[in-house]
Amino acid sequence: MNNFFDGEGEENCLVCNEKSCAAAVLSDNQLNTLNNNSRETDIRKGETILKAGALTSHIVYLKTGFVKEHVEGPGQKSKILQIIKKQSYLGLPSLFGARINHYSYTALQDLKVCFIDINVFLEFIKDRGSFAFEVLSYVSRESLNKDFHLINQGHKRMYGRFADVLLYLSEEIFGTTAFDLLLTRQELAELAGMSRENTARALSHFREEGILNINGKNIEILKMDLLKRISKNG
DNA sequence: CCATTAATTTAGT
DNA sequence: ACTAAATTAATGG
Repeated sequence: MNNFFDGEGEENCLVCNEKSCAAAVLSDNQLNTLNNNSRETDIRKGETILKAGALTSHIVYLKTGFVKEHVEGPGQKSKILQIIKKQSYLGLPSLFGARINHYSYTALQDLKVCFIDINVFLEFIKDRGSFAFEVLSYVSRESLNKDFHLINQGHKRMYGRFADVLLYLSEEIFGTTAFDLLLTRQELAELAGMSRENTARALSHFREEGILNINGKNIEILKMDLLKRISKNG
């Protein structure tokens, strides 16, 4: 209980075995600085980690688990921009811009994150080229990838869009042809940019065609070649 | 602590 | 929009 007031935990950045590519290039000295200016926390499924519109005081490192990056549209409407895998940073798109977060990040399962003081993060970027290089390459890769998906979504019809989302989840997020959706049907719709009804329709259509095997939240892609063809033809 | 029921959320049409 | 099913919270022993 000695740690209750000063918040000192057992975690230490120097011996962290879930380090980011960027943190891996830091010196022991810098890792110490990181350790003194960051804090690991458990986040529960459904909790919002960063909220769009709030002040950016921290950059968040996703140590384990999956997170959705989303924006709240007008009314109940929400748009999921991407799913983020472990060992990446949340909030980087807002690192330089204004003082506010542009996107919200919500946990799709129980997971661990580290809150890092944004000023310390910025110091590392200024002081260490290789750290900045890792961060920059991550940010630009993400940005291009997001654009790519949004552009595709813009000029494809329902089944093409939905095929895209399935391929995205399978190839880029989970890396397998069978996976447990961490998303509800509603969220799947928000990711695909279609209505909940059309999402359900597309799911059952693909199942009838023998392209998918659906068992609750578990989805297995049976005919990958056909799915790719549908994606390609829009 | 476990079991039952009530309430909220999710899925499918 | 509506109904059924499932998941989560509350209650009582």
